[in-house]
Amino acid sequence: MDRDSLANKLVRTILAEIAAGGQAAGSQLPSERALTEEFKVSRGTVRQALGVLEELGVIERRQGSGAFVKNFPGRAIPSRYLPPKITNITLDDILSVRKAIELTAIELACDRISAANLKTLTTIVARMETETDDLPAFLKDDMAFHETVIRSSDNCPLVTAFEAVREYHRYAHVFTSRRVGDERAAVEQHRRILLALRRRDAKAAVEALRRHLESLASGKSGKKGVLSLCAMESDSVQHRLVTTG
Amino acid sequence: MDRDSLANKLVRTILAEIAAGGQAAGSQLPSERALTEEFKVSRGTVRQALGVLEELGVIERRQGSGAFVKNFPGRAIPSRYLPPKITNITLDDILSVRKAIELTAIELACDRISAANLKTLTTIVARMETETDDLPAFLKDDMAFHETVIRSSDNCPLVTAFEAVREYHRYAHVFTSRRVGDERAAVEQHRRILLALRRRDAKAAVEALRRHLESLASGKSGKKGVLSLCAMESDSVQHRLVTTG
DNA sequence: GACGACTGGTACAATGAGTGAACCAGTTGT
DNA sequence: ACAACTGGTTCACTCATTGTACCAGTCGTC
Repeated sequence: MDRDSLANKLVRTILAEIAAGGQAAGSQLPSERALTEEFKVSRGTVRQALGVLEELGVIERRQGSGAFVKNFPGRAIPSRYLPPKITNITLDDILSVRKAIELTAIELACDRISAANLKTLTTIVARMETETDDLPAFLKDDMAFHETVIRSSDNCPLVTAFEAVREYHRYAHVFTSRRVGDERAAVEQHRRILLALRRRDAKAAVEALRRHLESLASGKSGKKGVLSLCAMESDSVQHRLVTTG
Repeated sequence: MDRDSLANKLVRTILAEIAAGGQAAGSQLPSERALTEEFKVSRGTVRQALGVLEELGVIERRQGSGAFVKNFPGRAIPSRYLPPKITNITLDDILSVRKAIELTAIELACDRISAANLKTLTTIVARMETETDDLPAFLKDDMAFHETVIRSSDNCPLVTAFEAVREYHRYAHVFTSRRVGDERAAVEQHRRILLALRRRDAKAAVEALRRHLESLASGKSGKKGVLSLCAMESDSVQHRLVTTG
Protein backbone atom coordinates (compact mmCIF):
# COMPACT_ATOMS: atom_id res chain seq x y z
CA MET A 1 0.00 0.00 0.00
CA ASP A 2 2.33 2.71 -1.18
CA ARG A 3 1.16 6.26 -0.89
CA ASP A 4 2.60 8.67 -3.37
CA SER A 5 2.19 12.41 -2.85
CA LEU A 6 0.24 14.43 -5.40
CA ALA A 7 3.29 16.63 -5.88
CA ASN A 8 5.43 13.66 -6.86
CA LYS A 9 2.81 12.51 -9.33
CA LEU A 10 2.83 15.99 -10.82
CA VAL A 11 6.61 15.96 -11.08
CA ARG A 12 6.49 12.69 -12.99
CA THR A 13 3.76 13.93 -15.29
CA ILE A 14 5.53 17.17 -16.17
CA LEU A 15 8.86 15.39 -16.56
CA ALA A 16 7.28 12.90 -18.97
CA GLU A 17 5.76 15.77 -20.93
CA ILE A 18 9.17 17.42 -21.26
CA ALA A 19 10.97 14.18 -22.10
CA ALA A 20 8.43 13.43 -24.81
CA GLY A 21 9.18 16.75 -26.46
CA GLY A 22 5.86 18.30 -25.49
CA GLN A 23 7.74 21.15 -23.82
CA ALA A 24 10.83 22.17 -25.75
CA ALA A 25 13.91 23.49 -23.95
CA GLY A 26 13.54 27.20 -23.30
CA SER A 27 9.77 27.16 -23.55
CA GLN A 28 7.56 28.52 -20.79
CA LEU A 29 5.48 26.26 -18.61
CA PRO A 30 1.83 27.17 -17.96
CA SER A 31 1.46 29.47 -14.95
CA GLU A 32 1.06 27.95 -11.49
CA ARG A 33 -2.58 29.02 -11.45
CA ALA A 34 -3.13 27.40 -14.85
CA LEU A 35 -1.53 24.15 -13.67
CA THR A 36 -3.82 24.32 -10.63
CA GLU A 37 -6.76 24.28 -13.05
CA GLU A 38 -5.31 21.65 -15.36
CA PHE A 39 -4.47 19.09 -12.69
CA LYS A 40 -7.17 19.95 -10.16
CA VAL A 41 -4.77 20.40 -7.28
CA SER A 42 -4.10 23.36 -5.01
CA ARG A 43 -1.48 25.92 -5.83
CA GLY A 44 0.58 24.79 -2.87
CA THR A 45 0.88 21.35 -4.39
CA VAL A 46 1.77 22.78 -7.79
CA ARG A 47 4.44 24.93 -6.20
CA GLN A 48 5.86 21.94 -4.38
CA ALA A 49 6.17 20.03 -7.64
CA LEU A 50 7.76 22.99 -9.42
CA GLY A 51 10.13 23.34 -6.48
CA VAL A 52 11.34 19.79 -7.04
CA LEU A 53 11.74 20.38 -10.77
CA GLU A 54 13.71 23.56 -10.06
CA GLU A 55 15.86 21.74 -7.52
CA LEU A 56 16.60 19.12 -10.17
CA GLY A 57 17.58 21.84 -12.59
CA VAL A 58 14.90 20.89 -15.08
CA ILE A 59 13.19 24.28 -14.95
CA GLU A 60 14.04 27.83 -13.94
CA ARG A 61 11.55 30.11 -12.20
CA ARG A 62 11.60 33.89 -12.53
CA GLN A 63 9.33 35.93 -10.31
CA GLY A 64 6.95 37.97 -12.39
CA SER A 65 7.80 36.10 -15.59
CA GLY A 66 7.15 32.39 -15.24
CA ALA A 67 8.83 28.97 -15.23
CA PHE A 68 11.00 27.91 -18.14
CA VAL A 69 12.42 24.57 -19.26
CA LYS A 70 16.21 24.59 -19.00
CA ASN A 71 18.51 23.13 -21.61
CA PHE A 72 20.51 20.99 -19.23
CA PRO A 73 19.30 19.67 -15.92
CA GLY A 74 21.74 20.52 -13.18
CA ARG A 75 21.44 17.21 -11.37
CA ALA A 76 20.70 13.60 -12.10
CA ILE A 77 17.01 12.78 -11.87
CA PRO A 78 16.07 10.32 -9.10
CA SER A 79 14.45 7.23 -10.48
CA ARG A 80 11.25 7.81 -8.50
CA TYR A 81 10.39 10.56 -10.95
CA LEU A 82 10.86 8.28 -13.95
CA PRO A 83 8.99 5.18 -15.07
CA PRO A 84 10.14 2.23 -12.96
CA LYS A 85 13.49 0.78 -13.91
CA ILE A 86 13.74 2.98 -16.97
CA THR A 87 17.52 2.61 -16.75
CA ASN A 88 17.25 -0.99 -17.77
CA ILE A 89 14.90 -0.74 -20.69
CA THR A 90 15.73 -0.48 -24.36
CA LEU A 91 13.78 0.82 -27.30
CA ASP A 92 13.29 -2.74 -28.45
CA ASP A 93 11.66 -3.59 -25.13
CA ILE A 94 9.15 -0.81 -25.60
CA LEU A 95 8.47 -1.78 -29.18
CA SER A 96 7.90 -5.41 -28.17
CA VAL A 97 5.13 -4.36 -25.81
CA ARG A 98 3.63 -1.90 -28.23
CA LYS A 99 3.53 -4.57 -30.90
CA ALA A 100 1.99 -7.09 -28.52
CA ILE A 101 -0.73 -4.72 -27.39
CA GLU A 102 -1.40 -2.64 -30.49
CA LEU A 103 -1.38 -5.43 -33.06
CA THR A 104 -3.91 -7.33 -30.97
CA ALA A 105 -5.95 -4.17 -30.57
CA ILE A 106 -6.05 -3.24 -34.24
CA GLU A 107 -7.20 -6.70 -35.22
CA LEU A 108 -10.15 -6.35 -32.86
CA ALA A 109 -10.66 -2.75 -33.95
CA CYS A 110 -11.18 -3.84 -37.56
CA ASP A 111 -14.32 -5.61 -36.42
CA ARG A 112 -15.48 -3.16 -33.82
CA ILE A 113 -14.41 0.37 -34.71
CA SER A 114 -17.24 2.88 -34.79
CA ALA A 115 -17.92 5.41 -37.51
CA ALA A 116 -17.24 8.14 -34.97
CA ASN A 117 -13.79 6.79 -34.18
CA LEU A 118 -12.99 6.44 -37.89
CA LYS A 119 -13.90 10.08 -38.27
CA THR A 120 -11.70 11.00 -35.29
CA LEU A 121 -8.75 9.17 -36.84
CA THR A 122 -9.34 10.90 -40.16
CA THR A 123 -9.29 14.27 -38.43
CA ILE A 124 -6.10 13.41 -36.56
CA VAL A 125 -4.27 12.29 -39.69
CA ALA A 126 -5.38 15.41 -41.56
CA ARG A 127 -4.08 17.58 -38.73
CA MET A 128 -0.78 15.70 -38.60
CA GLU A 129 -0.08 16.64 -42.19
CA THR A 130 -0.07 20.30 -41.24
CA GLU A 131 2.07 19.72 -38.15
CA THR A 132 5.20 18.10 -39.56
CA ASP A 133 7.19 21.11 -38.34
CA ASP A 134 5.56 21.41 -34.92
CA LEU A 135 7.04 18.51 -32.99
CA PRO A 136 5.08 18.90 -29.72
CA ALA A 137 1.75 19.10 -31.57
CA PHE A 138 2.77 16.24 -33.84
CA LEU A 139 3.63 13.99 -30.91
CA LYS A 140 0.34 14.77 -29.19
CA ASP A 141 -1.58 13.76 -32.31
CA ASP A 142 0.55 10.67 -32.79
CA MET A 143 -0.35 9.62 -29.26
CA ALA A 144 -4.00 10.46 -29.88
CA PHE A 145 -4.03 8.30 -33.02
CA HIS A 146 -2.67 5.24 -31.28
CA GLU A 147 -4.93 5.73 -28.26
CA THR A 148 -7.97 5.95 -30.49
CA VAL A 149 -7.01 2.72 -32.23
CA ILE A 150 -6.62 0.96 -28.89
CA ARG A 151 -9.95 2.26 -27.62
CA SER A 152 -11.60 1.12 -30.84
CA SER A 153 -10.73 -2.44 -29.90
CA ASP A 154 -13.53 -2.04 -27.34
CA ASN A 155 -11.51 -4.17 -24.93
CA CYS A 156 -11.10 -2.59 -21.50
CA PRO A 157 -8.24 -4.73 -20.22
CA LEU A 158 -6.33 -3.94 -23.40
CA VAL A 159 -6.86 -0.23 -22.84
CA THR A 160 -5.68 -0.63 -19.25
CA ALA A 161 -2.52 -2.39 -20.38
CA PHE A 162 -1.81 0.33 -22.91
CA GLU A 163 -2.33 3.09 -20.37
CA ALA A 164 0.10 1.36 -18.04
CA VAL A 165 2.86 1.52 -20.62
CA ARG A 166 1.91 4.97 -21.86
CA GLU A 167 4.67 6.58 -19.83
CA TYR A 168 7.23 4.29 -21.45
CA HIS A 169 5.55 5.13 -24.73
CA ARG A 170 6.15 8.82 -24.04
CA TYR A 171 9.79 8.24 -23.27
CA ALA A 172 10.05 6.19 -26.44
CA HIS A 173 10.25 9.46 -28.33
CA VAL A 174 13.34 10.20 -26.35
CA PHE A 175 15.02 7.07 -27.62
CA THR A 176 13.72 7.33 -31.13
CA SER A 177 16.15 8.71 -33.60
CA ARG A 178 14.62 11.60 -35.42
CA ARG A 179 15.59 13.33 -38.61
CA VAL A 180 13.99 15.66 -41.10
CA GLY A 181 11.39 13.76 -43.09
CA ASP A 182 10.59 11.27 -40.32
CA GLU A 183 7.33 13.05 -39.62
CA ARG A 184 6.27 12.95 -43.28
CA ALA A 185 6.94 9.20 -43.41
CA ALA A 186 4.99 8.73 -40.18
CA VAL A 187 2.00 10.59 -41.58
CA GLU A 188 2.01 8.30 -44.60
CA GLN A 189 2.15 5.24 -42.35
CA HIS A 190 -0.76 6.47 -40.27
CA ARG A 191 -2.72 7.12 -43.41
CA ARG A 192 -2.19 3.52 -44.54
CA ILE A 193 -3.29 2.19 -41.18
CA LEU A 194 -6.42 4.31 -41.36
CA LEU A 195 -7.21 3.10 -44.88
CA ALA A 196 -6.95 -0.54 -43.83
CA LEU A 197 -9.18 0.13 -40.83
CA ARG A 198 -11.73 1.81 -43.05
CA ARG A 199 -11.77 -1.21 -45.35
CA ARG A 200 -11.94 -3.35 -42.20
CA ASP A 201 -9.07 -5.34 -43.63
CA ALA A 202 -7.52 -6.84 -40.50
CA LYS A 203 -4.53 -8.37 -42.25
CA ALA A 204 -3.58 -5.12 -43.97
CA ALA A 205 -4.16 -3.09 -40.81
CA VAL A 206 -1.96 -5.35 -38.71
CA GLU A 207 0.72 -5.29 -41.37
CA ALA A 208 0.60 -1.49 -41.76
CA LEU A 209 0.82 -0.97 -38.01
CA ARG A 210 3.64 -3.48 -37.70
CA ARG A 211 5.62 -1.61 -40.35
CA HIS A 212 4.98 1.68 -38.59
CA LEU A 213 6.20 0.35 -35.26
CA GLU A 214 9.20 -1.36 -36.77
CA SER A 215 10.21 1.83 -38.53
CA LEU A 216 10.78 3.27 -35.06
CA ALA A 217 13.33 0.61 -34.20
CA SER A 218 16.81 1.73 -33.24
CA GLY A 219 18.62 0.10 -36.12
CA LYS A 220 16.76 1.76 -38.94
CA SER A 221 17.89 5.34 -38.78
CA GLY A 222 21.55 5.68 -38.01
CA LYS A 223 21.48 9.29 -36.88
CA LYS A 224 21.97 10.34 -33.30
CA GLY A 225 18.79 11.35 -31.51
CA VAL A 226 18.24 14.97 -30.57
CA LEU A 227 17.21 13.93 -27.12
CA SER A 228 18.63 11.07 -25.13
CA LEU A 229 18.10 9.64 -21.72
CA CYS A 230 21.26 8.22 -20.22
CA ALA A 231 21.61 6.02 -17.22
CA MET A 232 24.28 7.55 -15.01
CA GLU A 233 24.10 5.60 -11.80
CA SER A 234 22.17 2.59 -10.67
CA ASP A 235 19.79 4.82 -8.78
CA SER A 236 19.34 7.79 -11.04
CA VAL A 237 19.14 8.91 -14.61
CA GLN A 238 20.41 11.99 -16.31
CA HIS A 239 18.26 13.71 -18.85
CA ARG A 240 20.29 15.44 -21.46
CA LEU A 241 19.61 17.50 -24.52
CA VAL A 242 22.09 16.70 -27.24
CA THR A 243 22.59 18.57 -30.47
CA THR A 244 22.17 16.52 -33.58
CA GLY A 245 25.44 15.56 -35.08
CA MET B 1 -4.50 13.67 -10.05
CA ASP B 2 -7.00 11.47 -8.33
CA ARG B 3 -6.26 10.47 -4.80
CA ASP B 4 -7.48 7.12 -3.60
CA SER B 5 -7.53 6.35 0.11
CA LEU B 6 -5.43 3.51 1.48
CA ALA B 7 -8.58 1.94 2.88
CA ASN B 8 -10.20 1.82 -0.57
CA LYS B 9 -7.10 0.22 -2.03
CA LEU B 10 -7.26 -2.38 0.72
CA VAL B 11 -10.93 -3.06 0.01
CA ARG B 12 -10.15 -3.65 -3.65
CA THR B 13 -7.23 -5.92 -2.83
CA ILE B 14 -9.18 -8.07 -0.39
CA LEU B 15 -12.18 -8.20 -2.70
CA ALA B 16 -9.99 -9.37 -5.57
CA GLU B 17 -8.50 -12.03 -3.30
CA ILE B 18 -11.96 -13.30 -2.43
CA ALA B 19 -13.21 -13.14 -6.00
CA ALA B 20 -10.20 -15.11 -7.19
CA GLY B 21 -11.05 -17.87 -4.76
CA GLY B 22 -8.12 -17.14 -2.47
CA GLN B 23 -10.54 -16.81 0.43
CA ALA B 24 -13.39 -19.31 0.24
CA ALA B 25 -16.85 -18.45 1.55
CA GLY B 26 -17.01 -19.11 5.28
CA SER B 27 -13.26 -18.91 5.78
CA GLN B 28 -11.71 -16.59 8.33
CA LEU B 29 -9.76 -13.52 7.26
CA PRO B 30 -6.40 -12.83 8.93
CA SER B 31 -6.78 -10.79 12.12
CA GLU B 32 -6.77 -7.00 11.91
CA ARG B 33 -3.35 -6.92 13.52
CA ALA B 34 -2.07 -9.46 10.97
CA LEU B 35 -3.46 -7.40 8.09
CA THR B 36 -1.72 -4.38 9.63
CA GLU B 37 1.55 -6.29 9.26
CA GLU B 38 0.81 -7.67 5.82
CA PHE B 39 -0.15 -4.40 4.16
CA LYS B 40 1.98 -2.04 6.23
CA VAL B 41 -0.89 0.20 7.22
CA SER B 42 -2.23 1.23 10.61
CA ARG B 43 -4.96 -0.71 12.30
CA GLY B 44 -7.33 2.20 11.89
CA THR B 45 -6.98 1.93 8.12
CA VAL B 46 -7.47 -1.84 8.22
CA ARG B 47 -10.59 -1.39 10.30
CA GLN B 48 -11.94 1.18 7.89
CA ALA B 49 -11.52 -1.23 4.99
CA LEU B 50 -13.12 -4.09 6.90
CA GLY B 51 -15.95 -1.75 7.81
CA VAL B 52 -16.65 -1.17 4.13
CA LEU B 53 -16.50 -4.89 3.39
CA GLU B 54 -18.92 -5.56 6.26
CA GLU B 55 -21.22 -2.79 5.06
CA LEU B 56 -21.22 -4.42 1.62
CA GLY B 57 -22.11 -7.73 3.21
CA VAL B 58 -18.97 -9.42 1.93
CA ILE B 59 -17.70 -10.28 5.40
CA GLU B 60 -19.11 -10.69 8.87
CA ARG B 61 -17.20 -9.60 11.97
CA ARG B 62 -17.62 -11.21 15.37
CA GLN B 63 -15.99 -9.63 18.40
CA GLY B 64 -13.56 -12.01 19.98
CA SER B 65 -13.63 -14.42 17.05
CA GLY B 66 -12.64 -12.72 13.82
CA ALA B 67 -13.89 -11.72 10.37
CA PHE B 68 -15.44 -14.29 8.05
CA VAL B 69 -16.28 -14.32 4.36
CA LYS B 70 -20.03 -14.49 3.86
CA ASN B 71 -21.68 -16.67 1.26
CA PHE B 72 -23.79 -13.93 -0.29
CA PRO B 73 -22.99 -10.26 -0.21
CA GLY B 74 -25.94 -8.30 1.09
CA ARG B 75 -25.59 -5.41 -1.32
CA ALA B 76 -24.33 -4.73 -4.82
CA ILE B 77 -20.68 -3.82 -4.91
CA PRO B 78 -19.91 -0.28 -6.13
CA SER B 79 -17.76 -0.29 -9.20
CA ARG B 80 -15.00 1.70 -7.48
CA TYR B 81 -14.07 -1.47 -5.62
CA LEU B 82 -13.81 -3.48 -8.81
CA PRO B 83 -11.45 -3.20 -11.77
CA PRO B 84 -12.57 -0.34 -14.02
CA LYS B 85 -15.50 -1.10 -16.25
CA ILE B 86 -15.53 -4.75 -15.26
CA THR B 87 -19.21 -4.82 -16.14
CA ASN B 88 -18.37 -4.50 -19.80
CA ILE B 89 -15.63 -7.04 -20.12
CA THR B 90 -15.83 -10.64 -21.22
CA LEU B 91 -13.60 -13.60 -20.63
CA ASP B 92 -12.50 -13.37 -24.26
CA ASP B 93 -11.37 -9.79 -23.68
CA ILE B 94 -9.17 -10.90 -20.83
CA LEU B 95 -7.78 -13.83 -22.77
CA SER B 96 -6.96 -11.56 -25.73
CA VAL B 97 -4.78 -9.40 -23.52
CA ARG B 98 -3.18 -12.32 -21.75
CA LYS B 99 -2.32 -13.87 -25.09
CA ALA B 100 -0.91 -10.61 -26.41
CA ILE B 101 1.28 -10.05 -23.37
CA GLU B 102 2.20 -13.57 -22.32
CA LEU B 103 2.96 -15.01 -25.75
CA THR B 104 5.31 -12.11 -26.43
CA ALA B 105 6.85 -12.58 -23.00
CA ILE B 106 7.48 -16.29 -23.30
CA GLU B 107 9.17 -15.88 -26.66
CA LEU B 108 11.61 -13.45 -25.05
CA ALA B 109 11.87 -15.64 -21.97
CA CYS B 110 13.12 -18.57 -24.06
CA ASP B 111 16.22 -16.52 -24.82
CA ARG B 112 16.63 -14.80 -21.51
CA ILE B 113 15.29 -16.96 -18.68
CA SER B 114 17.79 -17.56 -15.90
CA ALA B 115 18.62 -20.88 -14.29
CA ALA B 116 17.19 -19.53 -11.05
CA ASN B 117 13.83 -18.77 -12.64
CA LEU B 118 13.73 -22.19 -14.29
CA LYS B 119 14.25 -23.67 -10.87
CA THR B 120 11.49 -21.48 -9.43
CA LEU B 121 9.10 -22.66 -12.13
CA THR B 122 10.03 -26.27 -11.49
CA THR B 123 9.28 -25.84 -7.79
CA ILE B 124 5.95 -24.18 -8.53
CA VAL B 125 4.82 -26.93 -10.89
CA ALA B 126 5.86 -29.60 -8.41
CA ARG B 127 3.84 -27.88 -5.70
CA MET B 128 0.82 -27.50 -7.96
CA GLU B 129 0.64 -31.26 -8.36
CA THR B 130 0.03 -31.63 -4.65
CA GLU B 131 -2.52 -28.83 -4.56
CA THR B 132 -5.15 -29.95 -7.04
CA ASP B 133 -7.65 -30.09 -4.19
CA ASP B 134 -6.68 -26.84 -2.51
CA LEU B 135 -8.09 -24.21 -4.85
CA PRO B 136 -6.78 -21.08 -3.08
CA ALA B 137 -3.24 -22.46 -2.94
CA PHE B 138 -3.51 -23.69 -6.52
CA LEU B 139 -4.59 -20.30 -7.80
CA LYS B 140 -1.75 -18.58 -5.96
CA ASP B 141 0.77 -20.89 -7.59
CA ASP B 142 -0.87 -20.53 -10.98
CA MET B 143 -0.48 -16.78 -10.65
CA ALA B 144 3.10 -17.19 -9.47
CA PHE B 145 3.91 -19.36 -12.49
CA HIS B 146 2.64 -16.84 -15.02
CA GLU B 147 4.29 -13.94 -13.20
CA THR B 148 7.62 -15.72 -13.19
CA VAL B 149 7.36 -16.35 -16.93
CA ILE B 150 6.60 -12.68 -17.56
CA ARG B 151 9.50 -11.55 -15.38
CA SER B 152 11.79 -13.96 -17.20
CA SER B 153 11.20 -11.97 -20.37
CA ASP B 154 13.46 -9.38 -18.71
CA ASN B 155 11.34 -6.67 -20.26
CA CYS B 156 10.18 -4.08 -17.74
CA PRO B 157 7.41 -2.49 -19.82
CA LEU B 158 5.98 -5.93 -20.43
CA VAL B 159 5.97 -6.62 -16.70
CA THR B 160 4.26 -3.29 -16.11
CA ALA B 161 1.57 -4.11 -18.64
CA PHE B 162 0.99 -7.48 -17.02
CA GLU B 163 0.72 -5.99 -13.56
CA ALA B 164 -1.84 -3.52 -14.84
CA VAL B 165 -4.13 -6.31 -15.99
CA ARG B 166 -3.37 -8.54 -13.00
CA GLU B 167 -6.61 -7.55 -11.31
CA TYR B 168 -8.59 -8.58 -14.40
CA HIS B 169 -6.45 -11.72 -14.40
CA ARG B 170 -7.59 -12.42 -10.84
CA TYR B 171 -11.21 -11.96 -11.74
CA ALA B 172 -10.69 -14.22 -14.73
CA HIS B 173 -10.93 -17.14 -12.32
CA VAL B 174 -14.40 -15.92 -11.50
CA PHE B 175 -15.46 -16.21 -15.11
CA THR B 176 -13.63 -19.40 -15.79
CA SER B 177 -15.75 -22.48 -15.72
CA ARG B 178 -14.29 -24.98 -13.36
CA ARG B 179 -14.90 -28.65 -12.93
CA VAL B 180 -13.18 -31.56 -11.27
CA GLY B 181 -10.08 -32.45 -13.25
CA ASP B 182 -9.47 -28.94 -14.56
CA GLU B 183 -6.63 -28.51 -12.13
CA ARG B 184 -4.95 -31.74 -13.23
CA ALA B 185 -5.14 -30.66 -16.86
CA ALA B 186 -3.74 -27.27 -15.94
CA VAL B 187 -0.79 -28.84 -14.14
CA GLU B 188 -0.02 -30.88 -17.24
CA GLN B 189 -0.17 -27.76 -19.41
CA HIS B 190 2.16 -25.88 -17.09
CA ARG B 191 4.56 -28.80 -17.19
CA ARG B 192 4.65 -28.66 -20.98
CA ILE B 193 5.31 -24.95 -20.95
CA LEU B 194 8.14 -25.46 -18.51
CA LEU B 195 9.68 -28.24 -20.62
CA ALA B 196 9.66 -26.05 -23.73
CA LEU B 197 11.25 -23.20 -21.76
CA ARG B 198 13.94 -25.55 -20.48
CA ARG B 199 14.73 -26.63 -24.04
CA ARG B 200 14.61 -22.94 -24.99
CA ASP B 201 12.29 -23.93 -27.79
CA ALA B 202 10.41 -20.70 -28.44
CA LYS B 203 7.97 -22.15 -30.93
CA ALA B 204 6.95 -24.99 -28.63
CA ALA B 205 6.73 -22.69 -25.61
CA VAL B 206 4.49 -20.22 -27.40
CA GLU B 207 2.31 -23.04 -28.65
CA ALA B 208 2.05 -24.70 -25.23
CA LEU B 209 1.13 -21.41 -23.55
CA ARG B 210 -1.40 -20.59 -26.28
CA ARG B 211 -3.08 -23.95 -25.73
CA HIS B 212 -3.16 -23.37 -22.00
CA LEU B 213 -4.76 -19.95 -22.35
CA GLU B 214 -7.24 -21.12 -24.95
CA SER B 215 -8.31 -23.99 -22.72
CA LEU B 216 -9.63 -21.31 -20.36
CA ALA B 217 -11.94 -19.89 -23.01
CA SER B 218 -15.63 -19.80 -22.25
CA GLY B 219 -16.74 -22.14 -25.01
CA LYS B 220 -14.66 -25.12 -24.01
CA SER B 221 -16.21 -26.32 -20.83
CA GLY B 222 -19.97 -26.07 -20.87
CA LYS B 223 -20.52 -26.29 -17.11
CA LYS B 224 -21.69 -23.41 -15.00
CA GLY B 225 -18.97 -21.70 -12.96
CA VAL B 226 -18.97 -22.02 -9.19
CA LEU B 227 -18.50 -18.31 -8.85
CA SER B 228 -19.88 -15.67 -11.12
CA LEU B 229 -19.77 -11.92 -11.24
CA CYS B 230 -22.95 -10.38 -12.58
CA ALA B 231 -23.51 -6.86 -13.72
CA MET B 232 -26.70 -5.67 -12.03
CA GLU B 233 -26.82 -1.96 -12.73
CA SER B 234 -24.76 0.37 -14.84
CA ASP B 235 -22.99 1.60 -11.73
CA SER B 236 -22.54 -1.49 -9.66
CA VAL B 237 -21.90 -5.17 -9.78
CA GLN B 238 -23.20 -7.97 -7.67
CA HIS B 239 -20.88 -10.66 -6.54
CA ARG B 240 -22.62 -13.95 -6.13
CA LEU B 241 -21.65 -17.41 -5.08
CA VAL B 242 -23.46 -20.02 -7.13
CA THR B 243 -23.48 -23.73 -6.51
CA THR B 244 -22.31 -25.86 -9.36
CA GLY B 245 -25.10 -27.49 -11.20
C1' DG C 1 5.43 57.38 -16.50
C1' DA C 2 1.19 55.12 -14.67
C1' DC C 3 -1.79 51.68 -14.71
C1' DG C 4 -3.73 46.98 -14.99
C1' DA C 5 -2.98 42.35 -15.59
C1' DC C 6 -0.23 39.06 -15.49
C1' DT C 7 3.74 36.30 -13.16
C1' DG C 8 6.01 33.84 -8.95
C1' DG C 9 6.78 34.14 -3.46
C1' DT C 10 4.94 33.80 1.19
C1' DA C 11 2.02 33.09 5.15
C1' DC C 12 -1.69 31.08 7.75
C1' DA C 13 -5.74 28.64 9.21
C1' DA C 14 -8.61 24.64 8.45
C1' DT C 15 -9.52 19.97 6.96
C1' DG C 16 -8.86 15.19 6.81
C1' DA C 17 -6.21 10.87 6.11
C1' DG C 18 -3.24 8.03 8.41
C1' DT C 19 -0.52 6.65 12.51
C1' DG C 20 0.46 4.52 16.99
C1' DA C 21 -0.61 3.54 21.41
C1' DA C 22 -3.56 2.53 24.94
C1' DC C 23 -7.35 0.15 26.86
C1' DC C 24 -12.09 -2.34 26.81
C1' DA C 25 -14.83 -6.43 25.70
C1' DG C 26 -15.87 -10.70 23.92
C1' DT C 27 -14.16 -15.81 22.54
C1' DT C 28 -11.38 -19.86 22.75
C1' DG C 29 -8.44 -23.50 24.36
C1' DT C 30 -5.67 -25.19 28.14
C1' DA D 1 -9.50 -19.48 36.23
C1' DC D 2 -6.30 -18.03 33.16
C1' DA D 3 -3.60 -16.70 29.10
C1' DA D 4 -3.83 -15.53 24.58
C1' DC D 5 -6.18 -14.53 21.13
C1' DT D 6 -10.09 -11.78 18.68
C1' DG D 7 -12.72 -7.24 17.42
C1' DG D 8 -14.35 -2.33 19.41
C1' DT D 9 -13.19 2.34 20.98
C1' DT D 10 -10.75 6.45 22.00
C1' DC D 11 -7.23 9.96 21.75
C1' DA D 12 -3.38 12.69 20.54
C1' DC D 13 -0.29 13.51 16.93
C1' DT D 14 1.76 14.17 12.21
C1' DC D 15 1.42 15.62 7.72
C1' DA D 16 -0.39 16.29 2.98
C1' DT D 17 -3.54 19.18 0.92
C1' DT D 18 -6.63 22.91 0.49
C1' DG D 19 -8.20 27.76 0.17
C1' DT D 20 -7.49 32.36 0.89
C1' DA D 21 -5.14 36.30 1.31
C1' DC D 22 -1.59 39.38 0.27
C1' DC D 23 3.34 40.75 -1.30
C1' DA D 24 6.63 41.46 -5.04
C1' DG D 25 8.40 41.48 -9.47
C1' DT D 26 7.52 41.89 -14.93
C1' DC D 27 5.29 43.24 -19.05
C1' DG D 28 2.34 45.42 -22.33
C1' DT D 29 -0.60 49.34 -23.12
C1' DC D 30 -2.77 53.68 -22.63
